[in-house]
Amino acid sequence: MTRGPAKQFDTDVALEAAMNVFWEHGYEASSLSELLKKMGIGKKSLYDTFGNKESLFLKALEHYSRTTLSDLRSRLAAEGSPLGNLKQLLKDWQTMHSQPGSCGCMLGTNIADFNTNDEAIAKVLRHYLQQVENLFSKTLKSAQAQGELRSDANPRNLARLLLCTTQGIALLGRVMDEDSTLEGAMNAAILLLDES
Amino acid sequence: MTRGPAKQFDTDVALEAAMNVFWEHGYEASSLSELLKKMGIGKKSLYDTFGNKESLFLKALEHYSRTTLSDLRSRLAAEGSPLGNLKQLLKDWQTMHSQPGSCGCMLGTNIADFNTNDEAIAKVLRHYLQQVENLFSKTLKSAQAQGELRSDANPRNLARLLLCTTQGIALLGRVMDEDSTLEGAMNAAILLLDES
DNA sequence: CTCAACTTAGACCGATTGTTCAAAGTTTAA
DNA sequence: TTAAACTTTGAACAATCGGTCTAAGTTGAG
Repeated sequence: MTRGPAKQFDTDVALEAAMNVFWEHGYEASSLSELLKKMGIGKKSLYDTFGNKESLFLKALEHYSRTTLSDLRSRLAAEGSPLGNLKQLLKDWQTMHSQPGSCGCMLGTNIADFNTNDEAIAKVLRHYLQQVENLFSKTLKSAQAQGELRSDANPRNLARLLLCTTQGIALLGRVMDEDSTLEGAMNAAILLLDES
Repeated sequence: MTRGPAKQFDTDVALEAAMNVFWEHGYEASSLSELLKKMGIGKKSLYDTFGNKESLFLKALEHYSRTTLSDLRSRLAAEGSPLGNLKQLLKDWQTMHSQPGSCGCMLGTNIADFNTNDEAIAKVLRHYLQQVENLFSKTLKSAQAQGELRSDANPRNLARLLLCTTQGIALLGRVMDEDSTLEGAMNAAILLLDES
């Protein structure tokens, strides 16, 4: 089949390393030299394997979206109370992004570097956000069906509120030094769910 | 006093132009050449007047923070119902960031490009966010004092929730194409205030 | 008028950007 | 063994980056 020697690096491992660089610094501020160092490969290998910087970023973004959504999905689908699962997820999200050195959500980190004109990337960003909204909404609907949520609550809009709030929390976690802001915000959000 | 000829440009106008560039693209993606073009001045003038790129950014950020906070302050202090003022502000915020070409909040656009280590900039970012939280909190406390909010509501945490939510909305406004997400999120937030 | 103090435009700087390419090395099918 | 197919390294590319500096121009105080 294939003739030459096998690649000396694992494509997935390299992609994950690239993802972390983009996650931390954003697209523009991520230089080729740092990417190469963290990925542990040579220039030619990068261009042969991933195309160029932008398509590498696109692949890294898709990887992030895929793994994060799959994680969210399994956590929200866990047995037990849907509302309880969701509340636990929100708490963990806040704790995670309150830690020093937190890089926020890779989406938020990179939205600024791409205007809506770059369709390929905007598409991935929109798809990810829509999926998160849908997951939240579905979970809230289940909760409502089980009587954990008032019948006059609006699961779709609550999901949208949670989406914006979690993105805001992830963003602010990059710069705030004390937890109280994020913790208070999340407590208010959870209280809202309890009262809805 | 001063000997030579006066500057041929207005410092404040140039700073505002620089602010808009940083607002749109973020720090790293804003090149000197674009800054100079939009500011309408020469290189030497920029370096003589503003120092270098980073200190220009710092000045632009402070300018943004100053004007935005002053605007928020006056809108929330308007006569009439405190809760009504706040709700109107939130509605306008959502409408504004739903428009195509919206650049979000200048804070959110630039948080990614600076790690917390850059103390001078992190300080401005934190101060701005704290002030917004305080403004929200103060308004909610007034509303509570006037009976517009339940006595068992927590104004400080509600303010924190609103802070994160508004930042999330501004961020998502850069990439979402249909208003429904942001509109729904804001409706849920306003409903929350009505029920608190 | 004179000259010091200021401004401006733009040439120039080394460093770094993302990207390409030539050369050499390695592996495996034939 | 041979040669094709693949890899890797790293030199080299033009372009652009942020930043400096010289030279010319302009102004106003003395």
